[in-house]
Amino acid sequence: MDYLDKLNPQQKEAAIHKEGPMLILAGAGSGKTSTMTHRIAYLIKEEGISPYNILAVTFTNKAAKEMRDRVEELIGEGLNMWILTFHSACLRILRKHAERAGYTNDFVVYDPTDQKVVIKNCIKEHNVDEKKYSSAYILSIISDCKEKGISPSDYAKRNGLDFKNEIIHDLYLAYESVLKKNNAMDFDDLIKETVEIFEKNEEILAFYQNKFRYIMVDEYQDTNYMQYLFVKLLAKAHNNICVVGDDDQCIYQWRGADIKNILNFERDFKNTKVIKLEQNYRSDGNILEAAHSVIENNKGRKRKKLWTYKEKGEKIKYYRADNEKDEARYIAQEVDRTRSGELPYSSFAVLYRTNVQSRIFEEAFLAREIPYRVLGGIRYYDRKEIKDIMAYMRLVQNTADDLSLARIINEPKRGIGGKTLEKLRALASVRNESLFDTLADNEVMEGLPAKAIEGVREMIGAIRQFSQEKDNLKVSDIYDGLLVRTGYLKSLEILNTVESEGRIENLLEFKSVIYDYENEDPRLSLSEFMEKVALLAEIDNHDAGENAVVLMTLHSAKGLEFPVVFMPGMEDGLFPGWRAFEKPDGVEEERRLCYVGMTRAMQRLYLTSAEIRTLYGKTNYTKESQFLLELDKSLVEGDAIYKSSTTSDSNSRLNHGGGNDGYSNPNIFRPFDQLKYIKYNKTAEAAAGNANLDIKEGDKVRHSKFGEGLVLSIKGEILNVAFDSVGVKMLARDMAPIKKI
DNA sequence: TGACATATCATAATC
DNA sequence: TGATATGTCA
Repeated sequence: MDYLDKLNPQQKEAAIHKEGPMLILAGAGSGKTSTMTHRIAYLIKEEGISPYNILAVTFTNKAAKEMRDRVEELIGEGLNMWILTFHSACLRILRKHAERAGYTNDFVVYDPTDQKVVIKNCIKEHNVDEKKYSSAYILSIISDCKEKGISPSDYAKRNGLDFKNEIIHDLYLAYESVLKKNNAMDFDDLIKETVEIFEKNEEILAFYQNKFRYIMVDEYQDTNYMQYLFVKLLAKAHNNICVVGDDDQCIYQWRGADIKNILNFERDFKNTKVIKLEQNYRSDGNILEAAHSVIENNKGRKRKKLWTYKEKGEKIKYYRADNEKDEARYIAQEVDRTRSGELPYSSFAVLYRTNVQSRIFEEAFLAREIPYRVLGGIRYYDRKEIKDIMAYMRLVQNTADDLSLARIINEPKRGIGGKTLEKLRALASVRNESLFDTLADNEVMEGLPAKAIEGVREMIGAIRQFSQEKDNLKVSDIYDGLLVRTGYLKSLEILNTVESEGRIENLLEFKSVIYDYENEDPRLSLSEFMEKVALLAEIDNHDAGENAVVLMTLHSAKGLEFPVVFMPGMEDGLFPGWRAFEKPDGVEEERRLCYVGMTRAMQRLYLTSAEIRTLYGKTNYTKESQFLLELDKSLVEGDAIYKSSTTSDSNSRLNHGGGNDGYSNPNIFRPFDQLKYIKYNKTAEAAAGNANLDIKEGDKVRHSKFGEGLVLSIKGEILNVAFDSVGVKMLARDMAPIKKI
């Protein structure tokens, strides 16, 4: 039992708790994963509970994987236990019982892109004004309803049927019927349908209640109502439910997370044992103090304060830049300056509020030749070629999936345009069968435009064949077969452009993903594979070992830690975002986000803002974020408002307003001014000497180090250049030592 | 049907 | 500003 000795008293108390509900309030960096994994190990090793009887649910695959790895470290490899995300746990249950909800067990999962296509079709069919009822808007309402268990008719009952609500109701209803007809579920359905099956089928619920006698939930503050129901239903029989969370880190209310779930846990589950983990193992003292001075301003939080044995460490650094370019340059420079050959680039993270902020940092890092990695943006599985081939595979799994057929019917080009597709759709609807079955009808096929017939016949034949033989074929064989027999690969080869080569490369990469899964499980079935990739996410790609500065949003940084953290854009309207002001508790959620960001830092934390920011093509003066004003300024060193306000404000905390209009005074002392001069000279030089404004895509250039290269693409100020010597490099147009030739 | 020009819109993003 | 969605024309 010495593995428990590494825990502090509170952690240990939580780890050896066996029966009854438990709420672990785990502050940032307080070792909650350790506590959970040790508890699992304890239940198995000491209490003799079978892993079969334990369920651990997380939100991300990454968290699930980490938990599994760390439990295996404690009790040995090959753990046969459900450590899954909410969605994969529900998916696993639904694969057995989906017929109870009117689906077949090989239903497909629609991701947000698919949802968008479906709802757009519905909007068109109902002749609804797309300006007033955008797909995003309708989908957000639908998702919100599903998370709360509100059916279309419930929606009508609750909101009444005025003109607007009738439209929303109709679209919601139409959307649901399309999914049902296509034998497809969206992510929200996975949870909702599982809960409904539990509610309507006592024996199924009893089976899982009996199986999962011990339940653990990670990041409980992020659960929505449906997820809460899921957990609650399962826990009802044995009442052994342990949830871990931190109300201060609830940053996903906008997507349905209900902070009440954690705040009311003790009321929901009688005789709850509450344990607070307040010792922080991550950050130096000043960082914790500073973060606390911000989060303290929130009302309605469970009182707790992190503490550490660590030293106070460095002060928080604040820099008020002239504009966003200067801000980015400053950050890039600080990475260079403070790295001093010792810290790897991966010690640094830039955490911003919005994705649009990333570009300017890319440029600054390129200019200084600092390796970086941007997380977020296009997901690998959102790439066109991957979605295309997945659509083919989904059709093989489930030919009723009209959405997938519509996606690939003319991909590669087979001479089927919008008109033909509409006719086919109408026909399928009259005949009350799937698009695939309609198209597979010989008469229909003959009626297609002459040049389309052959290609379509070959495609339908391939899909039908693989569909019939799918249980005897390896996934990789189906994949290869589809690529070839549908002509998809060939069409890319014929194109023979840089872009098409990239796509082929991605398709090859995808195949290695398939191989990886097949190595793990040689009998992997198509539906198992589809299930795995359907639930993969971007953050899973974050490779902590890569030596590069990480750029990502504050949201995706949750759960991570870095020695040095930069938080740029500390401006009212950007962070907190202007939309937060319109919502009740909106600013509180932003403040929690600020807290999450600050507590990612281990040793050094930079906050920066820009006096002038160009956003969406508009240039404006900015006001410093109210979170800066809330910060305990005795913990901060740096620029601007902190210096200017020392005369007027003798408290250690700054007041709102108070004679300060937020615009900084150009005459105040700035410790960083000297650095700025260096930068400006450099830029001026570069701009005057060689801005490279004449370089276009397809041009040949000469680089002082890499020699000759070809400009593949230009994205803003960033050039993608293929060099004979070193391959493809990204360069900043106005900084790189290149010349057109 | 598909290539190009024009209009529009813009928080965060787990699964 | 810049990506994407829609509309127009050959």
